[in-house]
Amino acid sequence: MPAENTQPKYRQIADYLRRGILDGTYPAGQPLPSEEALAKQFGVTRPTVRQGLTELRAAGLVEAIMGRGTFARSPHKRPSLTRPRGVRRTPEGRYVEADGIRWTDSEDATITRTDAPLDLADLLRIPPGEPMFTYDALQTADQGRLRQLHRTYVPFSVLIGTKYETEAPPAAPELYAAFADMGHELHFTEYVRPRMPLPDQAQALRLPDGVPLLHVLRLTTGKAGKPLILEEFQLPGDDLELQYPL
Amino acid sequence: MPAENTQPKYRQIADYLRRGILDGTYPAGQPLPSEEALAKQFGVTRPTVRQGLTELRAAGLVEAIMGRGTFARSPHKRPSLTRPRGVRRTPEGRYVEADGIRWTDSEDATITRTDAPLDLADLLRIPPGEPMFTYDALQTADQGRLRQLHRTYVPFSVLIGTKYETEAPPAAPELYAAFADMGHELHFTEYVRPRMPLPDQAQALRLPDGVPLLHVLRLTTGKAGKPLILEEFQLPGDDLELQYPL
DNA sequence: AAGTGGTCTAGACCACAAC
DNA sequence: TTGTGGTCTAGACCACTTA
Repeated sequence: MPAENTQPKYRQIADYLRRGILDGTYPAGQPLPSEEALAKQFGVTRPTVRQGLTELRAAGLVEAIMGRGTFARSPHKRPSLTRPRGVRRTPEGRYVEADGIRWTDSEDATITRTDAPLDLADLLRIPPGEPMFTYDALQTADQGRLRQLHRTYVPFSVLIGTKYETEAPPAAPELYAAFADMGHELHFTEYVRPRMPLPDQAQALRLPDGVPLLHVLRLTTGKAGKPLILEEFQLPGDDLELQYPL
Repeated sequence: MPAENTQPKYRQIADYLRRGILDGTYPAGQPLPSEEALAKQFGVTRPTVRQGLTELRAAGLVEAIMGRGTFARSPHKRPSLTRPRGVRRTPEGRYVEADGIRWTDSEDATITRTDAPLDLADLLRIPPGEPMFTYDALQTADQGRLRQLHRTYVPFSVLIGTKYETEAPPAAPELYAAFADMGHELHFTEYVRPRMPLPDQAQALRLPDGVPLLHVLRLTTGKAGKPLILEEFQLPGDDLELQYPL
């Protein structure tokens, strides 16, 4: 008696299509057979086919376009953009990103006051609930083809005794120079993890289904390792890699 | 005339549950209402409820457990493990990871010969199709609670003129010491990107639905920046972050 | 107009877990 | 035994794209 196939039908369909995508039968950008055609081919109804396609969409292997068809993607190829991570100081005392990208804030960038949640307070070594200046912006570059969400947190407490006690400080990276001018020697540490986007993040970054994002926290420390600034980057995960020297 | 809600029903259900998860109505680990209950509550049929839940599962916000229920997750909290990335050389000339984790290869670790695909050949600066030693292992640590997939590539060409011309070289990180003993001063660069796992990767790393993985390429270079070794790490994305100094 | 994917119904039966 | 999620059918109608 041969080992019978106990896989559900929708998974057999998903497996078949996944093999086809990975082995080049359905190259990236090319359409898969229509749902109707697959239903007939596998002898099932359309909802069953759709269940299989839903699985592939969640895996980022396929993108459905309304009225046109379902198209293969290739989420495993090297991304077209490599961003070296780092901060350089120019001779004039300005700070620039190592990747040289010039970001533009969207119109609806906001500055607010936030009370530090537990995990951020932990990194900034401040008591939870302590107030922080918070800058929030959708940033774009290269005619909107590059996008990232950027947030800057500065605890009120680190601004005490500076000119920013009475006037709002700038966001990073301008804020770097401000602290450097106060005599701090800056160090930067990044914490990287992947995550699936929330619907609003997916929309802002124009992420198709099944594309994760990179969540990066950058902690800036000054004299005696004192935490000064925390930044949060949300980067699209589909065509981008970060480069770090060890 | 008020702005009518044009959202499909399954999305209204997903939105309702997502809000509940994010605002603490359904804390991580706690069950959501049953599909039947949600269907009655929203006046829809079970398949419609399931469509909404499928969306939340793909986003990692929820985990369904057969026969028991559907449970909230919290993919946005800081992970419990921070792994500082780096390689240190001990006084005895061995190389160890900066995070100090001691990995054990699974039983089915393999050594094979691979012809370099285009993107890897590009990083190693060898012609595409050139043969490479390839080590492949599922690694575990901490009684199997930590898992990663690790692969080491060494082009045949960089082994010419060494004792490994006739004998198989070790995998990284032992291979580091071998090259260092040959007079190479080693430098390491990592390339990081997120991706959804394939089914076999999800199974090996025990990833629930909706959890991305971190794909890390580590390139080791020696004298005159010559690429020597390429490693590939696939790390679970649900409870782990990587730490890099800038 | 024809073809595509998107939404939804109203069921059925199954596999699994807990009591 | 009961309640849970998992699979599947056989349709219907809609929205969108292309020709």
